[in-house]
Amino acid sequence: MNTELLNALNPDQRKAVESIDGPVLIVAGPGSGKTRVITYRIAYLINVVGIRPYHILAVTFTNKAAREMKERLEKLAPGSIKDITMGTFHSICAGILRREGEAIGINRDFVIFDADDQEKLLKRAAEEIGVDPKKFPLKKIASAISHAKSQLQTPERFRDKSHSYFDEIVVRMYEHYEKMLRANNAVDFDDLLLKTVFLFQRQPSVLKRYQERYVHIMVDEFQDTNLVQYELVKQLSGHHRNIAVVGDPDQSIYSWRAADLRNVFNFERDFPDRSVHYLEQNYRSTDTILQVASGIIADNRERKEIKLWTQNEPGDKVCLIEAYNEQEEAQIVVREAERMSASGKYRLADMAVLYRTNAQSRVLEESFIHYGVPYKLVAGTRFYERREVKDLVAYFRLIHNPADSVSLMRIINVPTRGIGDKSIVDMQAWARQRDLTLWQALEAASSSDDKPPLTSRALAAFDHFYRLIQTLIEDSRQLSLLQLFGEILERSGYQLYLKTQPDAEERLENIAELRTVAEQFNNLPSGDALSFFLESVSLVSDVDNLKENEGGVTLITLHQAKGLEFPVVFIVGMEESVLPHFRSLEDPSQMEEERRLCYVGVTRARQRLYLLRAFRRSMMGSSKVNEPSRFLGAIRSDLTTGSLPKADAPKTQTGVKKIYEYSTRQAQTPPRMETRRPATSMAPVVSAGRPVKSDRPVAPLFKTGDQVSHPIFGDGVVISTMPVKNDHEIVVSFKTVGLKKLLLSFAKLTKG
DNA sequence: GCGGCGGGCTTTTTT
DNA sequence: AGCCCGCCGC
Repeated sequence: MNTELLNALNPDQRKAVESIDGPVLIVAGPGSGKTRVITYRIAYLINVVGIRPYHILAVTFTNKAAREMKERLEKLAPGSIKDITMGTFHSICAGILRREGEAIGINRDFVIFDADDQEKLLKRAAEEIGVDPKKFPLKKIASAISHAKSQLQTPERFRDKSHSYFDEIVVRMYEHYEKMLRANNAVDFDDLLLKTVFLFQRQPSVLKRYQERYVHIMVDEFQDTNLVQYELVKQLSGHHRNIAVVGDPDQSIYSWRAADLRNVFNFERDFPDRSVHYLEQNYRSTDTILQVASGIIADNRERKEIKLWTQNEPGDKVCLIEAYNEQEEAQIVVREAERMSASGKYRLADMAVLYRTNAQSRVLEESFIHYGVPYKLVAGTRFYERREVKDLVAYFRLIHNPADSVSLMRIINVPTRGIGDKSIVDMQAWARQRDLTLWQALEAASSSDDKPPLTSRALAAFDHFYRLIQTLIEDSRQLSLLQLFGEILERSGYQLYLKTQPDAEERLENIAELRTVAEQFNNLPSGDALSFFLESVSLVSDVDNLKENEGGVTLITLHQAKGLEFPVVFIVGMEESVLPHFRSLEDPSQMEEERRLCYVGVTRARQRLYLLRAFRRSMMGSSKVNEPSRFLGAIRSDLTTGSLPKADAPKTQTGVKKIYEYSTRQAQTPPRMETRRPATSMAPVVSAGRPVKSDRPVAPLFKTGDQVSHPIFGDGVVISTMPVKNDHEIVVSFKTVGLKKLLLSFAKLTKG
């Protein structure tokens, strides 16, 4: 392949691809072929300039973006992708720390603590240093610490800048929290970045190696990087200085996560010899949609003005709809989606519903379920946040890194094995006295004569747990990851325990799903397998698993929708207090971010855009009347229509029969309000790509005395039935396992 | 030590 | 309206 590949690009894109020497800033509007430029640039470097893939580093915003870019690249420069370094800042840094961390005292078996683990650690920190979480909410402290870390502030540096009483508390918590992380051999998300920067600062020889390796560096979504990430970019590009950053200040929407769009402006200051390229031609949206978007963003002050234009047709007008309340809003969305899918012009998978807060998804889901229209929810209950998944991952983490006391605490009594809070507190105190980790304390209590002051019964329980994990650790050295998976489920009694839970079936399915994730790592050497498995579990995001082109309508937050596109987009909740969010009403710079968020949403649409609002909406319990969003006021009225677009198909059908024709994946009861399944069963057809079965057969009603059969528990007799919410709770006496309480909608009970 | 129940509190967006 | 926490009884 040669320079022919450049013919697929427009002149601006081509210049951006060809300018490979020195620092480059590419300002790329939405839909301007940004990903295309980055991909072609890499292909150009490899195929034309002759750079070895090994010398290229590309940073993406999500793992999904990296995966897709690799797929495209494989076509342009076959065989190159295995040697390119490509991924998110977090995953790239995790790799560097895994390899080089020893140099700054980070053990290679470190685990990555997520927000949940972090909060547990902070809670313990608060207890230990006597901070009242009611006075100083842990979430606030966590966010303050995270912010400090994102600005390269160690506790010492933070202390110098702190002025308020709250800051002082944060300093004390921050210091203690850091100690605890170290004791747990753990790092948090911010640490992945921060520690890598520190590593490079303290070990110039290590930095030099990476600097020399990465001859060409590219960073996507640069407007959403924070200070630490920018510092990392500067460090890595310090030698060759071939650094290309791609971004659009108008799409910066993560300032609350300490992203700083000023990085884009500072880049020009810090690299005075940079070249700048603007990508302004939009290939994605109709002219109408683009003009709506431009009108909305024009009100912002802090921006780098770019003139978006397109050769695309004006297309349909943007549709503004006012519903009475959020239920009606959702109903309109679903029916309209259904209508368009029936017309044959669009598939359900071509459509997306975008919203400001996750809470808005619930009503939408209910509506999709009610009308039997397939949908997929991105996030909601994130797969890795489900209890059974977290529990099992905790076993893996503890086996990998016994110093991880958060994981230890999570599972020490799950399933229950007679270790209560009192014993744990005593054991912790004993460990602390001797300056041992909890695991070391268990080890000591089991093997030496120096035992903590506990009842022999409690000691036996601890000993039992200790030996369980010890056995599993030994297993982990010899067995494959999947074999280890099985051993954990068996030996810990977790599988048995799950089977006694009321929603056992769904949980076991999730465990099975986790197993398929583990399967992908099974061929690696056993030590690596566990380590990579855990890393991937920690660093995936919900969008990473989204398959836009299959299944039903996508339900997604505006933030998650960044970088995606859909032929048809519905944005719901176009109201003051929702979008813009009420937390942003007072602060002009936050208001600018809300406007950018709205802009991002609008520019996801290729052909059709619906902007919906509700006259009345229940928020935090009570019903509120909100004004239409100020962003609607920025739209020229000749670009919009106030009613549904003219039907391109008969639109009379709303009934049950029709719905079945469009439903490909959901075979459920005809929609009737009174048969709606309970909230817990509102499982999406596909949750971020991880299928969750939702087509359970409707169980016949049982009455007391009926002989029944259960796939796991076997035969039994119904003792009682009781209606709860939209479901029935049934108590069954099984021949083998005795009394069990079951939910009718979940248990696969059959007569006989 | 365990599990059930009631009360108070909270809700932005996430690698 | 949901979730977590703490209290209570077994």
